[in-house]
Amino acid sequence: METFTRPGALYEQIKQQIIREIDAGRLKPDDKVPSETRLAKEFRASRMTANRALKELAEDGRIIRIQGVGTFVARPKPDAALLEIKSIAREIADWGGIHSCEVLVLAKEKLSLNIGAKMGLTPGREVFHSILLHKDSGAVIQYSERYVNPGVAPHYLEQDYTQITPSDYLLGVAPVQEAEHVIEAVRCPSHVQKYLKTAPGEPCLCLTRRTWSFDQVATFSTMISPGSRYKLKGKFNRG
Amino acid sequence: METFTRPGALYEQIKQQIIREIDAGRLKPDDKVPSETRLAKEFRASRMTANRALKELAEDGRIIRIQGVGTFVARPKPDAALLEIKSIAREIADWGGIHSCEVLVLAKEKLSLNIGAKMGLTPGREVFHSILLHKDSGAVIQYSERYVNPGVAPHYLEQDYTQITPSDYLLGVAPVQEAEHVIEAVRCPSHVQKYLKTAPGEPCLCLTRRTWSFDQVATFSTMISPGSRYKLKGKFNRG
DNA sequence: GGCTACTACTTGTCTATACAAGTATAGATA
DNA sequence: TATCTATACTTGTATAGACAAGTAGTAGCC
Repeated sequence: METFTRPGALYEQIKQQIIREIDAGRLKPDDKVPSETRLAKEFRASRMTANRALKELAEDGRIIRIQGVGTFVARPKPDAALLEIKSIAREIADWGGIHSCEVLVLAKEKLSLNIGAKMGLTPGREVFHSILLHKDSGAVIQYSERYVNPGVAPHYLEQDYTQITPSDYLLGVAPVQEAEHVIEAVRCPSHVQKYLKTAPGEPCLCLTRRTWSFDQVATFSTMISPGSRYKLKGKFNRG
Repeated sequence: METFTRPGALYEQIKQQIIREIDAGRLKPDDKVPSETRLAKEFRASRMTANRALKELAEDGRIIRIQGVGTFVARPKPDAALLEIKSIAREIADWGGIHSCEVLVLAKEKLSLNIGAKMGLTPGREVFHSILLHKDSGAVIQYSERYVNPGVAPHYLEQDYTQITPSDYLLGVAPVQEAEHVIEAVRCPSHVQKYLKTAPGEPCLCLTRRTWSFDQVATFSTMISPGSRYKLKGKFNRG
C-alpha cells in the first residue's frame, strides 16, 4: 500500500521520469537505469532522494536492483495471472448481473465506524456501506458487502442497485488504478449463512477485493457464494 | 516483495520489536505506536531509521500512519496467518520463476483409463498422469494432479518436476491456445486430506484447468489447497 | 458560546555525509 | 595461463539536522 504521494515531491518526480522512460520504450527490459548518484546529480537532489525513488520502483516491481552492480529495468512480469484472477473475480462479482437475476438490497447506509483502518482512511471517517443479495431462480447465490470511500464515489448510496451493479457503477465514477483480490475457501460465516441457506460449515468461496483510486482506497468488498463453481473459459492471451 | 533484509540492520530490529509487541498483544489494534522520535531515542537511532521501520510496516499493512496525528496498530485481517501463498495464482499464470517451495512427486505414470472422456480423447487412449505435492516450510500447501495428452507433450513423463514446474514445461512444448479455469470451494477430498493434513471437511480451494492446443485438449489438471488465502495485488492496465 | 491564534507534537520530505558491502575490471603477480 | 589485488563503481544502511505540513488542544479574544 502506498502512502499519500505529494505530487510535487522530488523523489516522485524521479520515479515518474523513470516510469515514463520505461513506458515510452526508451528504457527497455534489462537496460541499465541511471545510478543513484547520477540521478541525484541530474535532479540536483541528494543521493537519498534518488535512493527512495529507485527503492520504491523496485518494490513496485518495475526495476531490479543488485548491490554492487546497478539497477535494471524489470522484465514485464507475465500478469496473465492478474488478468485471469480479475476475470474470475469479475465472473464472481457480476454473476447474475447479466442473467435475469433478482437483487435484494439489505443495507445502504453511511457509517462512521472503524472499518476505515482496512481502507486506510482516517479512523472515524465516514464510509458508505451496502449489503446485497443476489438471487437466481429463488435461491440466494451471493452475499456481497461493500465499503466505499465517499470521497471517491459521493453518490454511491443514491444508486438503484437492482438496476446497475455496484461494480459497474463504481467503475464508471472511479477509475480504478490498482486492485487486490483475495480468493479463499471459508466456512460460511454465521451472519451470511442465514441468507445463503447453506449447511453450517459449508465451504464457500470468498472473494475480497480492495481497489485504489487516486492513491486512496476506493472500495473494500467481500463477496461470498456457496461453494458452487465459477467457470471461466477463453483464449489465452499471453505476451 | 522485499529486498533482502540484512538481519542485523537497525531499522529491521525496530520493525521486529514492533511486530513482537503487536503479536504478543501488548500493542492492540488502534493502539498508538511510539512516534518516530521516541523510537529513535529508544534505539539510539536517527529519526530516519525509525522512519524507515515504520514506513515499511505501514506498507505491510501492520500499522497505519496519519500525518500530524501518529501511528496506530492496524486492525488484523480476517486471516491472521498472512502466509500470502501465491501458488494458485502462480499456477494460473505459470509464474515459473523462483519457488522457495519443495516439490514432492507422488506419481508419474502412463494410464489408459477412461479419464480420456473428460479430455475429449478417444476412450481407452493412453494418458500421462502426475501427482505433485508442493511444500512450503514443511507444510503441504498444494496437491496437484494432472492428466496430459501424450500427443501434445510426448516427453511429459521424462521431466524432473522438482526442477521445472509442469506448467512451465507444458507451456514450452505446447502453445496453449485456450484455457478454462474452474474455481470452487470444496470440502477437502479424503484422498487429498491425508497429504494436506487438514481437518475433515475443511474448506479447500480447488482449481480445475483444461487447456487446449491445436484443437486438442492438452491438459486437465486439478489443484487443491487448504483454504488459506491466495492474494494477488497489482496495477490495472498501466501499460 | 463561538472564534482565532498559538503551541506542541506528529509525520512527510530533503540534504550532505559517511561507511559497509557487493561486483566487475584492469593490472600485476606467480 | 591462472590467480591474486587494487580500484572504481554500485547499492545498502545510517546519521544529524532542517523545514514543511497536518492535527489537536489550549488560551485568549470578541
